[in-house]
Amino acid sequence: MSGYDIKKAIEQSTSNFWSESYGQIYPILQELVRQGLARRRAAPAGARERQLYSITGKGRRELRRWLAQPTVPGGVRNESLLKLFFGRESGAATHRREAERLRRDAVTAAAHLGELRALLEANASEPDAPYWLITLRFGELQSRAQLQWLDEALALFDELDKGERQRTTRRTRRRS
Amino acid sequence: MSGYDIKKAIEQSTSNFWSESYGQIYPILQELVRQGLARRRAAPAGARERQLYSITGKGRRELRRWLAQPTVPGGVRNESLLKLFFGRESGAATHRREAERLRRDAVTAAAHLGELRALLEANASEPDAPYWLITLRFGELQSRAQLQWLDEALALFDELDKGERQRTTRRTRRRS
DNA sequence: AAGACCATGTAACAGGTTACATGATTAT
DNA sequence: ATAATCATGTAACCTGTTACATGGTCTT
Repeated sequence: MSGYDIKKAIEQSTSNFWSESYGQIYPILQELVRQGLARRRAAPAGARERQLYSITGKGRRELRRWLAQPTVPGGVRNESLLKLFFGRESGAATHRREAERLRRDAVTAAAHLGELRALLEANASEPDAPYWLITLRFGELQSRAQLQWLDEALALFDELDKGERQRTTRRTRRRS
Repeated sequence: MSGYDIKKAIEQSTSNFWSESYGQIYPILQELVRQGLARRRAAPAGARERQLYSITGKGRRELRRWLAQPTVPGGVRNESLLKLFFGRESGAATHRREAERLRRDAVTAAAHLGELRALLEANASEPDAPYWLITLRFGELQSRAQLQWLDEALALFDELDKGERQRTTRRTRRRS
């Protein structure tokens, strides 16, 4: 594939657990060629400049070696949750709006997973299919958990907002 | 708090969605002081060198400003899933062992969330409690989804491994 | 006395994003 | 024509981890 194709393929099939930028892809492809892990050839026909890369035997051995290594869990970071942790500094209404936005995004993401499932099930005979499906399944379960949490969070913010409004109203009434 | 305390507090209360290393914490605290967002004083009594930091008015304003800004979602990266995506290159038995390891970690993490819930519920009167609880709730739902997925994955790997073994046996029988 | 933990910090490095630069081709 | 998309690449920058260095204190 070309660097461009790789980016598109990642976005299409693994977007729920992996992403890469061009700034990573192009230099890395060159490095892989330099190390003899990939080879590069110019696209045969066509007018546009296209550099097609393919894996070498050495590259595949290195891939297998890497795949066999257990993953060391890296640090987690969820900025939305960190902001919520200090949530009392803002108002509940602000959190509600933000949660609504996140919910819309989550619904869009869930729809994308649905499309991907249809696509994978149409190609169920593909020998890689079971592995692709189990990574997709992770996305589905995570997506479901995310949506449930957002609903609970929305309910909480409504509750908190009501409390805040009451306090404000009472204070106003007392003042007037 | 001191840099050391901050690290401990993060590990204890927000480990399911945030982490920091000393290499971040100490330089950033100095930078915050330089910008007038925090102030630093040496620990009053005691023999050990302790530098205590507290937020300034300016710092709190900056915190509020940051909290009000909507989060821009960064690129997702789950190395375990990426390895699974190319899972056919390895054997199903390898994935099974790895999944078992992940499951043990997930159970440990779930237990930690349970402790944290008990701690938070004991301090339910704390005005920040609702916000802390909703971030914890995220961890719980995510943890549950993770465990369910691992169970499904384990079942799949058993199935795939059975298939692989049968093919090997048949081939061996034919050869002998 | 040894080992664990408290406590602060720095330097080197790795990993990654964003913005920029360039130009061809295709669709409206 | 013009906008979108195809296609490749670089440079500057930011963020973050790991490993190292140092020394005090507490527990066994």
